[in-house]
Amino acid sequence: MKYNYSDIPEITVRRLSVYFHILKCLKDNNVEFISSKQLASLAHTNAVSVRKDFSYFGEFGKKHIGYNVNYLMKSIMKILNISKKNSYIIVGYGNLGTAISFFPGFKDENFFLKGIFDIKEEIIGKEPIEGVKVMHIDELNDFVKENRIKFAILSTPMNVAQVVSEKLAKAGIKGILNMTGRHIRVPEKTLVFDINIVTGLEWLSYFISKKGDKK
Amino acid sequence: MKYNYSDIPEITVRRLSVYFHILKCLKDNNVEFISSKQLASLAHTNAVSVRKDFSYFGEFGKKHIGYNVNYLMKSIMKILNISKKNSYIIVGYGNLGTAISFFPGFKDENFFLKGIFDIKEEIIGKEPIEGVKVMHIDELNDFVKENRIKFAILSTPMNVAQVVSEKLAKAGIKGILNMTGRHIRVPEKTLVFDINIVTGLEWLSYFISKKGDKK
DNA sequence: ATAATAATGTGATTTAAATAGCATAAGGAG
DNA sequence: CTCCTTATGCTATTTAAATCACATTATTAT
Repeated sequence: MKYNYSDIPEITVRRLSVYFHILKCLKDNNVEFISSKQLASLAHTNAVSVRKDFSYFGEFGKKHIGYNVNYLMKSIMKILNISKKNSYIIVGYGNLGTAISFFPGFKDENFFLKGIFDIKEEIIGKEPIEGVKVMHIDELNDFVKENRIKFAILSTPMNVAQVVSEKLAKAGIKGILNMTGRHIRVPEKTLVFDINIVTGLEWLSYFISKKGDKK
Repeated sequence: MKYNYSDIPEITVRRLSVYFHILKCLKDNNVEFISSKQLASLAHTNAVSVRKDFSYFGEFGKKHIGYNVNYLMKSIMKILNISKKNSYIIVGYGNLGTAISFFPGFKDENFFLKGIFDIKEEIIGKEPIEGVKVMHIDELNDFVKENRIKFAILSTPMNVAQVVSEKLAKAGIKGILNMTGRHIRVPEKTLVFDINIVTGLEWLSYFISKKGDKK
């Protein structure tokens, strides 16, 4: 069946990402085929949901067999628009920025780090990753425009999160992955995805306290 | 109205966390009162949704006035069960573990770091944070049991994520915040919250590519 | 060759979440 | 003091998501 973009639930897109990371793991373990049932069990959902999620985008499975891991991964990459190379920058190169710059997993998904920005004079000009230099934030605007950078990972201290995100929006960044833990406001044209580490513990805390309560 | 735990949507709990972090920011800016409408606008949702979310847990607002920021924060902390001190450990002390150990924001929410675990001999015994030592992973089981640690943040390399998470579950950890980017399987009694940094870029990539498509 | 089995994909149905609409209350204006 | 405005919280309705039920098909067993 043919769906419009707007028919596709956002939660389906989020789940695609979960499936994808599970598939990566399966591929590393040389698994060739997987059924919706097995995938559902790994993703803590159910088989129908898995099949429905894929069905928004096409038919990727074979009856009686299930899904070819490799083909399904490629299909998800197309859907998420990560089958071609994408460039990103890291803004704020403290502990968190450093950790992200060395995090494996970006490259397999065609995200390539193109620049690092900070204001600490002692690190500017260094090249912590081969081919990627630390630049002063004043150079951000020109760099983003010249290199047509779409994505920025924001890992500055909280107190400057807002001003820096405004600079990013102004420079033409399309999507900000906000790791600062501080809520930021940017013009609507700039998308923001928030990752707040503390939120994880809050969520665990709630559900652990509620376990055992009557269902 | 009175609700059962099971009547409360999980997404409401997630949003509580979002509201809470916005409220923290408002408090820093000395805002005393906020309406559901204003809060909704900051949280990218709508006023009815905000009020409904709170209504599952009680009545926190005043008609014509809105919500007292301080009181609402305290109420959310009670709901999330973070109004009393909680202990957590970090397992895997590379770049990411280090970044997390210095991340501000845990303490305000009563999460206190009690121990760090790794296997690299050269860092074991060190005390990167005052009062918090790096221990060998072989000491994890006893430490968790003796100190009744509920939460662990997993920041090891991907290839050991599975074995280490099994150790955590066995030691009696109630909730794992999995930052490894690798999917882990643990017994049902142990809760897992996954934070995968790459997922953020995938999500942004999808929605940026779909912008402009017919709605 | 035929039957049994295991899987996908999808229209129909059910359930859950979001939204609308309204009663109510607090405060301020006249 | 009464009316108007603003905002909460709750019930009713609508919309969206999850699940059910089944037709279909590929593979294996007899």
